[in-house]
Amino acid sequence: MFSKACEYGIKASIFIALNSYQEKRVSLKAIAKEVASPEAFTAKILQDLVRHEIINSVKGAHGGFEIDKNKISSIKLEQIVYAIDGNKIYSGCGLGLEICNELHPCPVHEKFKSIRSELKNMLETTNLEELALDIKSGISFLKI
Amino acid sequence: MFSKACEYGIKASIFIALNSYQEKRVSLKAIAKEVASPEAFTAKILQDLVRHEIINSVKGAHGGFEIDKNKISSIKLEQIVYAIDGNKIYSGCGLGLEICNELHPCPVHEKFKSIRSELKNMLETTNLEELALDIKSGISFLKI
DNA sequence: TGTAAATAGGATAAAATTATCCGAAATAAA
DNA sequence: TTTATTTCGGATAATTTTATCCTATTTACA
Ligand code: FES
Ligand code: FES
Repeated sequence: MFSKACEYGIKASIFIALNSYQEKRVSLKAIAKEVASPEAFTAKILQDLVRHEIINSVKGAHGGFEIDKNKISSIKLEQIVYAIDGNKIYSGCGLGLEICNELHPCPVHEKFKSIRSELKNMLETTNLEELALDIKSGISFLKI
Repeated sequence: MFSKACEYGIKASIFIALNSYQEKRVSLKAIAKEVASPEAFTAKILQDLVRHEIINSVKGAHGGFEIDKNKISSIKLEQIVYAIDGNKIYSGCGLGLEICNELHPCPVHEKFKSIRSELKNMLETTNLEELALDIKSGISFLKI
C-alpha cells in the first residue's frame, strides 16, 4: 500500500512528535533505532520531510529533528504520504490506465474509487497528535 | 496498490473471459496488444494464472488462452490478486510491522483495518463476468 | 512427415526501490 | 580555536520488480 520510505517516514514523524511535546530534539540514530529502520535510508526520508517543512532539523552538536509543538495536531498523514510517495495513491488508476477518468474508466474504476477515497479521507483526517498520543499511552507500537 | 503484474493479470483475465463467451481462444500476442502490456512479461503472469487454474492454456497451433465459460461468473478478483501478489495486500501491516495484530497494533491499525477489509470485500465480491460485460458494452476500457 | 504457430520455461537485462558509505558543512562546548 | 557531534548531500551498492530473449515443447494442418 505505502512504500517502505513512506512507512519509515510516518513512524519517524510520530516519534519526533512524541518527543517534541517534551521539548526533546531527537537524533537520526535514536529515530532509526526506535522505528527499526535503516539509518542512512531514514536520513534521506527525513531530509525530504524537512524540505517539505513537515519537520525541522538542527545541524551540529545537540542537533536533531523536531516538530513545532503547535503544528503537531494540524499535520495530517496525507502531508507525509504526499511528501514521500506523491499523490499516486489516490489519483492513479487501480489498473494502471494512464489517467483515472470517469469518461474513460477501467473495469474496476467505480469500485476502486470508493476505496481510494476512503483511504484519502482517512489520511486527510488523521493527524500526528492522535497517533503520538496512542504511542504514549501504550495503545500502539512503532516496531516489531 | 496492486503490482504491475497484478494489473496486467486482471486485465488479461477480463479479455480472455470476454472471448471465451464466444468460444474464442486468444493468443498471448492478442492479449498483450489489447491490454497494452509487455508480451514476454505478460506470458509469465499468464503462466502463473494457469498454474493456479484460473485460466486454461492450449499449446501449439491454434492454441491460446481461455476460461471455462461456466466458471467465469464464479472467478473473483481476489483469486487473481492472490495468485499473483499473494495475500500481503490484506494481511500485511500498513506501517510494515512484522505482523498485523490487534494485540500489538501499529499507530494506524484501527483506521487502516477498515479500509483494508473493504478492499478485501470488494475483491471477494467482484467477479470476472461483470467486468467482462462492462467492457463488452463499452462502459469500461482495458487500455490507454 | 514436415512445417508453422503457439505456449513453457530458463537465463538474462533494465529499471525502480531500498539501502549503504563517505566527506562536507554546521554547531555546541571544551 | 579545536574537537566532537550531528545533519546534508552526492556517489554507489544491493535487492526487488519489471521486462526481454532464446530455446524447447506441443499441436494443427498441409
Ligand atoms: S480508471 Fe481505473 S480506477 Fe479510475
Ligand atoms: S498492525 Fe499495522 S495495520 Fe495492523
